[in-house]
Amino acid sequence: MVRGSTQQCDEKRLKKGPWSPDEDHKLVAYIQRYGIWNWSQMPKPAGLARSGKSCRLRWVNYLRPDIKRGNFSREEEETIIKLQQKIGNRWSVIAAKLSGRTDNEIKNYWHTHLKKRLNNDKSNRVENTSSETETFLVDEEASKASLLETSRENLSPSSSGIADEIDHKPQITEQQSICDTFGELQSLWTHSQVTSTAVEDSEAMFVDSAGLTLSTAADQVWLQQEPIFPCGSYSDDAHVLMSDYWVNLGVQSDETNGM
DNA sequence: AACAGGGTCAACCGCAGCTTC
DNA sequence: AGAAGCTGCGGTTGACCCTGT
Repeated sequence: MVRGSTQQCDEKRLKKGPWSPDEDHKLVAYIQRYGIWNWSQMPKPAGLARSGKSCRLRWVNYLRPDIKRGNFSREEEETIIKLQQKIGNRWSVIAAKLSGRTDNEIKNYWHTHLKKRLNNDKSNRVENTSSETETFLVDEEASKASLLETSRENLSPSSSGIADEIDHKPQITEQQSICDTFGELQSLWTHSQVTSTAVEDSEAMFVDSAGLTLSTAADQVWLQQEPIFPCGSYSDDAHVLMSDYWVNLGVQSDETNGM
């Protein structure tokens, strides 16, 4: 097999690090025109010196037009906490339940906000419990039982501790700046005509170098007024079914446990 | 004003599972 | 059948930003 030989040579020249607005425009314009057909082959005809993986990540986590930016709502936070407790760090499954949120965003939010809050809440409760019951919890078993009960309380989404401690300090400027930048990209989607010359320039290269014919289905998809997103991982039925499976599994186990 | 420390988040890395050849 | 490629996932990193001193 020699399929990977040229790819390995190319990888040495690939750019890494933050994406420039120009790169973003190239990727969006290319996907809008041709759809997503093969991440590893796409960068070259799109005029990008990036790995397919990098392009995919940029698209999925930042450029997709259906991405919701800004702060998480209380409902979203509760959903994340609830699902994380039920199914663990299955961020893609959790993301599937929160429309417009990416797994990376949820994962980051969990590590930077929610995890800390849960830990603080847990330690506060442990402190309270141990001071209140200090004289009674003499033997080790009783102590363990108490801790178990405390963590059970914390696992409950209706627990007042978690919800009440959610920090609502305003971050308007941050949110606005994100929205401003993202708005520029979003505006790309409102144009029915692709204006990027990069795509026009690379069109011939696409056909020549890759030796592929554009699928008519993909062409039609991207000629439609309303964007349709062929990256199926977020809308694809099988994926939704799988995420439902995990969530339902959690719900079922709750029911059997009488939660 | 300058620096240090902590927080945030975009991006990378490595791996696993599936598909293709 | 098995090697190689592709895709997606979760963990981790590092640059940037903010806040306190």
